[in-house]
Amino acid sequence: MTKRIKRTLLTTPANCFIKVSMKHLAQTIKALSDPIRLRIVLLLQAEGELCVCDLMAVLKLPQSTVSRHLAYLKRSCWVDTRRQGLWMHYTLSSESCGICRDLLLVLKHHASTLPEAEADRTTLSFLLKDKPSGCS
Amino acid sequence: MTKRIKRTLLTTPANCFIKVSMKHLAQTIKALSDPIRLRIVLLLQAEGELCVCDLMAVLKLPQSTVSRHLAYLKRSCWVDTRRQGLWMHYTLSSESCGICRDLLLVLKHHASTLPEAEADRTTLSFLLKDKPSGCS
DNA sequence: GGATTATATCCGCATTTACGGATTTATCAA
DNA sequence: TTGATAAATCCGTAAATGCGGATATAATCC
Repeated sequence: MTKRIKRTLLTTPANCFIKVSMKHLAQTIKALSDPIRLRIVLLLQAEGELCVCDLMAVLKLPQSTVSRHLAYLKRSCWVDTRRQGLWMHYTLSSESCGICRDLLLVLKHHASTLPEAEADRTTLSFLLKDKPSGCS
Repeated sequence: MTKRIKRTLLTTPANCFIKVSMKHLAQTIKALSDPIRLRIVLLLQAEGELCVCDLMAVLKLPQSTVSRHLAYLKRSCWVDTRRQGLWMHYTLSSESCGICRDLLLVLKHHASTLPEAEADRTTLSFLLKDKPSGCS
């Protein structure tokens, strides 16, 4: 019999609002310590709400990769989701805990002017302009 | 012949003051995304300057582990070092870049009241009280 | 030089993590 | 019910990371 590999990545519950331990806090910060997730967070900060397909198009990454990173952000209390038919819309978590809010402010101040962040926003604006209606 | 494994952990240069890319920024944040390194940063924030042996005593971790985490923080521009004889003293980087400074403020505000952080400070104060002179 | 002490680095090993194609699930419309 | 589409999850594999004893380096004193 094959041993079932324990995969906590997509199974552990979100720990929003409970940053009572160093371990939880480190986990929250770790969610931001990846270039792709940083780009996602900055795009959400700039645009407000995006669906997975928009992010796939801007980031130019396969769907499973984008979805996995979004799941990571959700588990870490960074984003909320809203389903509208087939589309799942992601936003920065509006009721995030204090430390998340403050970290986001720091990002906005220091990271949103990075060339890659600006390029992503440009790509996104072209994308949304050409889009008939669909999601978003 | 054994293939030499590439280890970038202790060989890549520090990237202080140059947070020009998402990758660099993610690396900087990643340095904080570990409970041990968080504890170290908070201890340095509270105490100002500490040597490796102090941190070993407070964290109750082997010397190589503490040294490795400190090297990680140094490479990521979080700490500076000052050698005094045999002792190497670590401080939070005084000329750290803007984003590091702001992230530290957020930590001070939200993390320094965590039970583990307070316990570490207590342990440290007992340690420093009993110490004849030596380092620190 | 040789001994001692504090720290840095090495290195094998175990664990964790990331990737992305394949599959499953969810939703809607005909 | 079937087909189509968007997204979530699975899972094998590859790569990255963390650990800590062992070893190397650096500084000091005799």
